[in-house]
Amino acid sequence: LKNRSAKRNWILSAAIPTPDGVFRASFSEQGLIWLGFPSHRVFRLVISPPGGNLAGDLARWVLLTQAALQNALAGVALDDLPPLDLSAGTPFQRRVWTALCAILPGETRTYAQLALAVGQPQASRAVGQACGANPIPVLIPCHRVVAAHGGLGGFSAGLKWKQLLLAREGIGFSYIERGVARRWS
DNA sequence: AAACGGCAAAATG
DNA sequence: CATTTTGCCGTTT
Repeated sequence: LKNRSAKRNWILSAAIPTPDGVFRASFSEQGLIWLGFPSHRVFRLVISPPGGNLAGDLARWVLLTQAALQNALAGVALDDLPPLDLSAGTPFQRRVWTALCAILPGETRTYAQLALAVGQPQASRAVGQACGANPIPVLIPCHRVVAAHGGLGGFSAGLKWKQLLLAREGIGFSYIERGVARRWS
């Protein structure tokens, strides 16, 4: 999420170790507000001290996030998630993100199908934009949205992540040649 | 008001 | 087949 309004509400940024690297999870008072792929950037851990009884919630949310992330990276369906704070999104974006959560592991939709699902059949391109703005990738499975002609489509964090995540769910794409990956299973 | 995308279908070679 | 053109729509600047 490029917008800084989401960051303003952060109270904790936590490291989430996984077999695929250390992800970063940021939490607001409402729950998980942002999830980032492993990178070399340096992060400060505590943004501001949690007040009230929030500390207990945060500790639980971090563990829930870690468990969910490991399941997702293994291509397994998610049982329970921490509360998700999607308040930074526009109404349209939130409709898209909600619709994404209905796509199960091993399934895919095209951007056009998702546009239809949110009641804007012509907005396939805007859907792609909303997918790119997904603040909680992997857990909100924007990687399961692919191009209508059989290609991978795009992915903000880089297509190799999209390819990997889909592969873990049994969906194979060939290496990316000339920008168009071919689906082989 | 204009430009910009994780798009898609049609047209073109 | 591959590449280009045209239409679309929410968001950003």
